[in-house]
Amino acid sequence: MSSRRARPPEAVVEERRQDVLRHVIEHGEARIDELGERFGVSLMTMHRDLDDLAERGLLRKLRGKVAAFPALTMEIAARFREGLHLTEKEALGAAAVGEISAGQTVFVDCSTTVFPLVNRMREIEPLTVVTNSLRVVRILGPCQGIETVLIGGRYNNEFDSCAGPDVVDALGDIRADVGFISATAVAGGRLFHPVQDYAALKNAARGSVHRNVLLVDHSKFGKTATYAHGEVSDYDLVIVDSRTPEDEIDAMIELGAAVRVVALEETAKEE
Amino acid sequence: MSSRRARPPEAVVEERRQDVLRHVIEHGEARIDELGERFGVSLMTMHRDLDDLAERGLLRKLRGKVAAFPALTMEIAARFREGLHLTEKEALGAAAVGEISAGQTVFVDCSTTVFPLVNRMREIEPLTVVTNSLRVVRILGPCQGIETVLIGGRYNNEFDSCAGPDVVDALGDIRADVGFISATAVAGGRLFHPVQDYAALKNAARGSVHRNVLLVDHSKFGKTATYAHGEVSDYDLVIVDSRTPEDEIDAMIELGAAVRVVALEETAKEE
DNA sequence: AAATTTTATCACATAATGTGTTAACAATGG
DNA sequence: CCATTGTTAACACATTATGTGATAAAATTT
Repeated sequence: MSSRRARPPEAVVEERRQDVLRHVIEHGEARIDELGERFGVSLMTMHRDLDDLAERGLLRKLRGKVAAFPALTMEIAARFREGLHLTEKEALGAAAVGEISAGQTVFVDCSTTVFPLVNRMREIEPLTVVTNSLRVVRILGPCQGIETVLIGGRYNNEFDSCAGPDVVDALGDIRADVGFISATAVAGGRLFHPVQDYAALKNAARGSVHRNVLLVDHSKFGKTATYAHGEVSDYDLVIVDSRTPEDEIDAMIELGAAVRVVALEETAKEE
Repeated sequence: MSSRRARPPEAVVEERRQDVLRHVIEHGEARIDELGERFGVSLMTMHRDLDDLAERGLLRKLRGKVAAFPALTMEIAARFREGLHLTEKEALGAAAVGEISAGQTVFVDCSTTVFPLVNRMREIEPLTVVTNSLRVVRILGPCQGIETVLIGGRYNNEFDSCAGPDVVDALGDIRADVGFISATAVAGGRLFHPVQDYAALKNAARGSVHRNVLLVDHSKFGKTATYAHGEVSDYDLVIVDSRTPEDEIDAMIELGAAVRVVALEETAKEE
């Protein structure tokens, strides 16, 4: 009466694996047999799921259990944040793309928040796009009317981008019309990032850009991380979504920032 | 009595598409119905093959026929060279990996010739790898013991790497122990590349590397391209495969180059 | 409008892949 | 050393994914 074996569409499988990953990250670690039970698959299948996740570098397989990597101050790798708050990020991207005019040089930060924006940029041409994100290059590289310039330096696998002193140096020689920068944590109008190199990078980038735009979705507010990189008033425009806490918006306005709140079309499912 | 429809394994499909592409490149252009007939598939299927190739940017679909892109002096994009002379490239890679010691800084050129070598480099650690190739970064980036440094600059989609003055500048600040460089054409010991930026890049790289190793498979010999970038004697070691023409090897030795010929295990199928 | 070429849709064949079971295999812990 | 526990390999199966050709509809050229 057991023995029900089927083959779910690969999207379903991927979703389950994401769920497993989320569960492991939330609990720090978990027993493999428990996971199999909880997600209603056989032990063997759970092994396969975990092997897959481990191969992607998202968790570690130990004996009998798996463990998440030590949380990088607040959140785990970009690869995981990928699918989160997509509605919000789409809305931010839609609003931000209006800041770009054809022919300009645009700087794009390395952050999952900006990818929807980058996708929309494919329509505009000509355009020169400067970025330290390999992901952005992969999206824009094949586009005809767009010249893509990659800021080189030490490659960071976690964020799929370059960072470090070389990047800061290279930014010194660059001037962009518009720059889109993100933050992983915002509290009281102050911006934070868990990795020093990236905090430094964002500071340097701001100096090389004429009009700075900050993109943050509501999930980033009320949190901090180890390294500060300026505050919202350092930017010419701050774009947030409509689920951003009132008091955080007030704090930003208090600091003299120009804040634009973009509405969300449909209510996004919360996590 | 016709109507035989099956579903060949995807490797077979890919191979046919490569063959179609090769045919189109050799002839410059071809009628679509003729191609379908020649390759023994229906018109519809040939359309699908060509759509796929066109989407990859390997040829252009016109009305009733397809055209190759204007041959970039000699050969078309890296994406096409991909699967060619794999046996030779594997052999070159196997020989070249011996030149690397743990702890060194290694420069790797952007060329399909070096990818088998790069795969083998994953075993060695620690290692610092400097490259202008995004493909190399994608391979080595996730490796634990390897620090990957990407030379940034203007991104070139055709070669999936960065080139241009920024790259040459950045190379000036770098010093590597060993460098693996390739050439797309060699004639009489002189090296050539169809794109000026890349010829300049190879020259600059050579200056930043202590021990220069040149990797060339036999298919590159007896050809030239627009831009020269030095000659074989500029390198400390030249590695070629055993199917390299005698007279070309003699010419290289004449110029004072240290040439190592690596044997091929199995006879590779010629094209 | 007529001819030609492209795309859409269908039905089908088969490859690719997730699944659970069983059993072999490896590793840990007394 | 054995007993226990965890992992991997090998199957058989179910189902999805995908290439294929025929036909017809749509688009383009002449």
